[in-house]
Amino acid sequence: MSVTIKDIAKAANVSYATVSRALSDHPDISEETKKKIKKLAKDMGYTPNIIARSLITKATKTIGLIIPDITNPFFPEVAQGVESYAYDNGYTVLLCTTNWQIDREKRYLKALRSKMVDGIIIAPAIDDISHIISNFNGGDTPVVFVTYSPDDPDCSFVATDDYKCGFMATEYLLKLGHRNIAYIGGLENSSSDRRRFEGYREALKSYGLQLRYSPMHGQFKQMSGYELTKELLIYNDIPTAILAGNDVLALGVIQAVEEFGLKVPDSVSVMGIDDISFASFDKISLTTVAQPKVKIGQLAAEIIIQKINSPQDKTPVKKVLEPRLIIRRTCRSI
Amino acid sequence: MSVTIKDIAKAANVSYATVSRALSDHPDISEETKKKIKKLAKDMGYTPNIIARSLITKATKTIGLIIPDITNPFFPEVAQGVESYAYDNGYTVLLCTTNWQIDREKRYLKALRSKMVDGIIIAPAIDDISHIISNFNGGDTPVVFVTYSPDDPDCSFVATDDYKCGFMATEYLLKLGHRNIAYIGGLENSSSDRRRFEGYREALKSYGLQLRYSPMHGQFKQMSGYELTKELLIYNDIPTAILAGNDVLALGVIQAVEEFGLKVPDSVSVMGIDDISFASFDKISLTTVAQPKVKIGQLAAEIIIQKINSPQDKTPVKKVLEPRLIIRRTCRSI
DNA sequence: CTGAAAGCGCTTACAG
DNA sequence: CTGAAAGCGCTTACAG
Repeated sequence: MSVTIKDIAKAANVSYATVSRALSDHPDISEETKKKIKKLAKDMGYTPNIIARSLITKATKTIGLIIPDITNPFFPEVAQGVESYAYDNGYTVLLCTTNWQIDREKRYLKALRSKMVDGIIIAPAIDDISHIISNFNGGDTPVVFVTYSPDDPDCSFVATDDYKCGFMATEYLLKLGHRNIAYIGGLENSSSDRRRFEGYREALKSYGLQLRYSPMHGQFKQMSGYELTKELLIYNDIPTAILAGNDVLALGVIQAVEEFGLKVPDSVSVMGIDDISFASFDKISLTTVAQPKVKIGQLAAEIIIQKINSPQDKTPVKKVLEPRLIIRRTCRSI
Repeated sequence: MSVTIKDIAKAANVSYATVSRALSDHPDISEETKKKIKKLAKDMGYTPNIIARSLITKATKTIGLIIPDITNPFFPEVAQGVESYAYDNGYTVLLCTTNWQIDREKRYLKALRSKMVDGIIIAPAIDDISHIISNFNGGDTPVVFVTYSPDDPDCSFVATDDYKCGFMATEYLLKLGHRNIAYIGGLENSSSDRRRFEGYREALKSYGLQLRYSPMHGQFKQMSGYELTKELLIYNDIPTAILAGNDVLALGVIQAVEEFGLKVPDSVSVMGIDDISFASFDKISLTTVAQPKVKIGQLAAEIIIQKINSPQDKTPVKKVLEPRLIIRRTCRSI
């Protein structure tokens, strides 16, 4: 068995309350005994049992982070932002992946609650977040949403302005002279996707244009972008430009367009949203709208820690970040 | 505060030992009271405090997974393999990222130990793993290495045959007629990299060839592959083929080669190792040697759970998986 | 089948 | 500055 506080107490010939105080740098303790005990602890290879401590202090110095898809490079970058800020502030982060499944999300939420994390950062799988809110009703455990802006005014979140992402991308395409612009979306019940689509529609409208293509939805996966685009190209007029709901989707769009015998950007311009690292790879050079991924994560971590430290303050903090247009080589003017 | 076993006991008018038994499906309890208590627990919104339970049972149903880089798509895929198998078997996985830093690795190791995970799966940042072994000396907590085969015969691990990866890749290049093949490596003190390099060297030798280029090392990052290749091209004869230590590196190699004014594969063939999902993207079509990424994760999870369940059995289990050559379009015969 | 009691490893008022 | 004692939420022999 591993060495406990009692073992040290015995070795040091003091009460184990004293050991506890020495180890946690309690003020009421003589420098001398403190030093002696610390040395002993080190020599005996003592590691505090955080679990036992948590039972009393109700703090675990742990943050739960739930993301839907570890396979889309977007989320790992957000996770890195969370992790680095949390780490620097003495927190450990528990990363859970739901694979876009609501039941997995529920189970992880429950597991995290059981493990008494101090706070939760979550990028929800779907639009409906009632199960998240109810899971933390009363709200002892603070939660902040990322990559998602809840309708509920009491929720804290940090997200990029999705509407603007869609608007900005479409506007760029319009300025390039495109008028037949299709939208290939991700999950149908994703609020991000819906807002991006709204931005797309409004941008068209501002140019006096109607929706020419009915919205297409699937998953936020390359394969889905590929299949949807195939379908689009077969059953419709060929658009001069396609806006994808995110970069991973855009990769699939490009694949499909080229397989169809069309060139990007010569015949069809393709645009993404997110700016995952691979988008900048020369062979791809995807024109896209960038989200400040790492910053989203850092801010979320900052907010959650602040909330953990002042539990009485329930005012929601909301951060809407600005997207940025990144012009590369998958779009051309016509 | 959240509802505890005592609250339920009071409501049900039984001792809280009975509640505990009812909830954990203990055999010695009447169906009737069990049902009543379970209903009550549900109605009152009870979640067991896993922390308190762990203190007694010494089991947390949690597996720690430590990886060096969440940003290289290779590791997320391994993580997915771990996660899905673990999840299906009732375990939660705590994912930690070390960013290739040894001190971060140490801290996470300690944190995980404090949190009393039942087992640890780790892809070590560097070759020297003495701090990992010493951290779990005595070995109450089983650990299995992934993506890495330790020299220590007592360690369990699952890894692809790195030597064969290097050999297979080089052999393919040789068969294509290449004789000037350079190697762009990752971290210098990575055992995977070293073994891949060994395979490369032996393959050359089997064709009666000497090393023409001195080994180059940096990090397992695209940027590193890019910089190393620039250096290679400036100070040496132009090789006809370059083998990269992994796919991410290979992406950087391609970038550098083309920026240098050379075509891939027309002037220089480029080969990777790993087969990350982006390698198959049509614009990239990277020829590479595939590792069974998800399977590595699944096997590791299977092994660790098995070890958790039979703590007396200390025999190490070692799995060496076979790589597979994936021919795409970045290599040509000359 | 059920209850009273001890205890997991720790922290923290309460005395002195 | 230090110790004795209670308690965090749970499980598990031990009785009955």
